[in-house]
Amino acid sequence: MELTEFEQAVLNRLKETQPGDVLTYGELAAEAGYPGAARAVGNTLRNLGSDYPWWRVVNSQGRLHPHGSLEQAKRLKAEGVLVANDRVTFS
DNA sequence: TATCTGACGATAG
DNA sequence: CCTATCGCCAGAT
Repeated sequence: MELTEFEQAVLNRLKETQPGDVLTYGELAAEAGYPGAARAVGNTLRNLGSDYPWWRVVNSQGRLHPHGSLEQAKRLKAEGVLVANDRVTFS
């Protein structure tokens, strides 16, 4: 399975995330070189599966995604990120 | 080439 | 705080 340029760009940026980091889909898209492609980023993360730190990506409001929010909250907390009621608490 | 899809975002009600 | 819409983008059919 070959990754498209877009997917590689997203992946490349995602790999640089550190434990405790939290970025939004929009930011990831922009930092990957595809501003405005937040939605496409979400699709990409889903397609990539769970082989990458997808849990460090949340929506613009710090809300966890409507699928594995429990799993995501669990992983975030494990990295020291404050999470309350499916929401990341920014300091 | 035409449409549909969705781990998004911003706005309006 | 919630749902409804519209605009956006890349991928899949």
